[in-house]
Amino acid sequence: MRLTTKGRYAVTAMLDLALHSHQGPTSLADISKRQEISLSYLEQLFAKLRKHELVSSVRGPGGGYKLSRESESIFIAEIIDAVNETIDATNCHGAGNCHKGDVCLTHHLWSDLSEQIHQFLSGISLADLVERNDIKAVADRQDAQERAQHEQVLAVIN
Amino acid sequence: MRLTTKGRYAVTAMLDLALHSHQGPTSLADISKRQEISLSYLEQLFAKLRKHELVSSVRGPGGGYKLSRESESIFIAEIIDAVNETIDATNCHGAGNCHKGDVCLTHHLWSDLSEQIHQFLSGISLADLVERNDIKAVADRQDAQERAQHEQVLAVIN
DNA sequence: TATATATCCGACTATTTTACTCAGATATTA
DNA sequence: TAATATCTGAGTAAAATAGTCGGATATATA
Repeated sequence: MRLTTKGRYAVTAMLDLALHSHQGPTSLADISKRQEISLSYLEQLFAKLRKHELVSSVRGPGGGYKLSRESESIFIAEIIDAVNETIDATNCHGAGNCHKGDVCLTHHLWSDLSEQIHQFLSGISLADLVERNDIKAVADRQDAQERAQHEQVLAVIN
Repeated sequence: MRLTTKGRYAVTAMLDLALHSHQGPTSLADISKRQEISLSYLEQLFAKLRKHELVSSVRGPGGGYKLSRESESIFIAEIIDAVNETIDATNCHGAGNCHKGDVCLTHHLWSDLSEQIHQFLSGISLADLVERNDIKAVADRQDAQERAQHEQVLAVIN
């Protein structure tokens, strides 16, 4: 099982999308700036998210990505599944042939753990995260930073 | 967060130790044969397990490793912690400085997930696993295989 | 219709981690 | 003293991660 930057980036980007969903499609360039994730890397991740029909794209100026469903019915487990192969903790990916063609000594333990993690992460939707106060606070801070940067750019130009 | 072969090997080896604890210290060579884990790799893992005082060693012939505590008070989370750095799912390892010196958008989610996994894995002791019927069945099968192999060796010698 | 903006796509690469191997030192029992 | 084991450190192949780079394609707008 893996939970690395890749899965975290994907969830972060999807949450950023959910937070800004009211203002039309969001470009990866915007997400890249706000969340400090390389644009090219985001493109790779969104190719996978699009294949799994979690987002849809609008090409051209003013375009970007939007959630392909309402945020209430997009669950964290789906996002991680889309970019990482799986959140399965067993070595045999559930096949049960991990030791000489049969289950290994600890197969059932990892199987239980996988179930536990999967239940936890598929019980949380993007909408749930958007509603959380601790996350709202972080989002507000990030938006304020973005506006401040924008004003600085304007000041330099004028 | 990672849960790969390394952590699984460590738990499997510790469980093997618990299952054979009544017959004195168990050599890594025995575990290597039963669980099909490379001896040299086991040596590396047990160096860490020993540093974390989960096992103690007896050198010389007839020696091997034994649990340094009773199996009731050795928990799976400890074993994984000992060989993997951590089972923390956050990028900042709990420090809260994952985004421009502050917490990132999804910090609290990963923090909650880590807590969830940690609670699950520290609620399970080696003794719990030894008592599980599905695991007993696997252990019995492995012991039977070992005896059969042993008899084959004897037959070849004689 | 030109231009800028954005998604799309594939190939390539540096770094890190995993999962080992190997050589040998050290301790202990018989 | 010989065999058995733990110990230790260094090295290494393969895989995954975390990107970069160059360019093609679609589309809104001036």
